[in-house]
Amino acid sequence: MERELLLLGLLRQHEMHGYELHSFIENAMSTCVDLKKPTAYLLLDNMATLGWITVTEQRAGNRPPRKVYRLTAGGEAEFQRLLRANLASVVAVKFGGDVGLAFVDALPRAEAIGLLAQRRQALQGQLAESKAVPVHAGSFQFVIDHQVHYLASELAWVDKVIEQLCAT
Amino acid sequence: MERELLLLGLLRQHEMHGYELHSFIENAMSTCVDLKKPTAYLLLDNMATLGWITVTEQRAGNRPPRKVYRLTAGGEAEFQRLLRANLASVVAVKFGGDVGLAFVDALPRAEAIGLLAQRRQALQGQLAESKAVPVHAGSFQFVIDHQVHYLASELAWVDKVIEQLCAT
DNA sequence: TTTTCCATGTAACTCGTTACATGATTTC
DNA sequence: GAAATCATGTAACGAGTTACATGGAAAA
Repeated sequence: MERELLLLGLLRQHEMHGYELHSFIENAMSTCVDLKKPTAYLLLDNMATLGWITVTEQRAGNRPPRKVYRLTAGGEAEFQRLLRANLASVVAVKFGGDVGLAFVDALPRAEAIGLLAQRRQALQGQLAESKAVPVHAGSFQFVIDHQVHYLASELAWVDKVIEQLCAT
Repeated sequence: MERELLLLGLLRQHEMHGYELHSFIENAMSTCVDLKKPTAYLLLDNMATLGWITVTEQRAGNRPPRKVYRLTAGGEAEFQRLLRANLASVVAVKFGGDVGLAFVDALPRAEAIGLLAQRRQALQGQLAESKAVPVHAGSFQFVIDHQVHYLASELAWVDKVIEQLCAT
C-alpha cells in the first residue's frame, strides 16, 4: 500500500497529472518505492474507480492532453488511514546481499576481501551521492536523511566484516 | 539471482531434498530472501534442467518419496559466479516505511510521535529476537550479526526522528 | 482421533514489467 | 533535422503467490 499512500500524499499537496507524479517519484522517492510508468497510470485509474481521486482532462495549447488528478474527501480519509498504518509499523526489508556473505568461506580469504572492498567502494559512492542531495522541503528531508543514515551504517558493517575476515 | 545462489550454496554443503531446503530457508534465512514452497520446487526443477543440479528419487520406509538434489560441476561453477557477483555489488533496498515519514506533517505532531513510538517498539522487539538467535555455524553468523546491526541502526534512526519531532 | 508434520506438486490468478505505439514540442 | 522530453496508454509476457490436492506418519 506504500505506492497508494505516496500517490495520495502527493496529490494532497496539489493536483497533478500522471507524468508529473511519475517523474517526481522517480527522482525524489526512488529510495522508498519503485513505480514504473504503466503501473502508475494503472494505479491512478484504480484509485479513480475507488473514488479516492477525480480525473479532469486538460489541454493546454497544442500539447498532448493531460489527465489531472485531484484528491477527494474519500481519498483524504484513505490517505490518513494508510499513513497511520505506515507510521506505526515496521516495513520488513530483505537483505539479498547477505546471501553471499553466508557463503563467503567458499572463496579464498584474500579474494573474498577484495570483492567486499568493491562492495564497500560502491556503498561509499552511494553515500557520497546521498549526502550531495540538496535539502528538500518539510518532512521529505527525512527520506534523504534516512538514506544517509542507512548507507553510513552499512558501510560500517562492511568494514566490520572485512576486518573480521582479515583477522583470520 | 539471490535465490539461486542460496539454493546452490546450501546444496554445495550437502545434498538435500526440496522440503528440507525450503524449511531451512524459511527459518534461518528469512531476513535475506523469501521463498515460498511452490517457487522453491519450480526453481529446483529449472536448475535441474539447466544442469546445475541432479535429481535422485529416494524412498525411506513408507514415507512420501523425496527428490534429493545434488550439485554438479556446472552448478559449482555457477555458484562461484553468482557468489562473486553478489559479494562485489550492493543490493539496493527500498524503504517503504519512509513514505509515511515524508507525510508526517499531515498529522497532529503528538499523534505522529505516538505512532512512531509504536514503530519503535516493534523494532525493539525484532532487535531483541535477533539478539536471542543462537550462534550459527561459520559465516552464516554474518547474516544474524547484520540483522542485529541493521535493527540497532534503525532504532537509533527512529529515535532521532522522534526527537526532531518533539523539538518543534 | 484429530491435528500437525512430512513431502510434493498443479492450476488459477494477480501483479508488475517490458516492449511497443502515438504524436506534439522543445532542445541541440 | 535529429534527439530528447512531454504525455498517455495497450498488449504480451513472466514471475511469483494463493489456494488447492494428495497421502502417509507422528504426536497430542
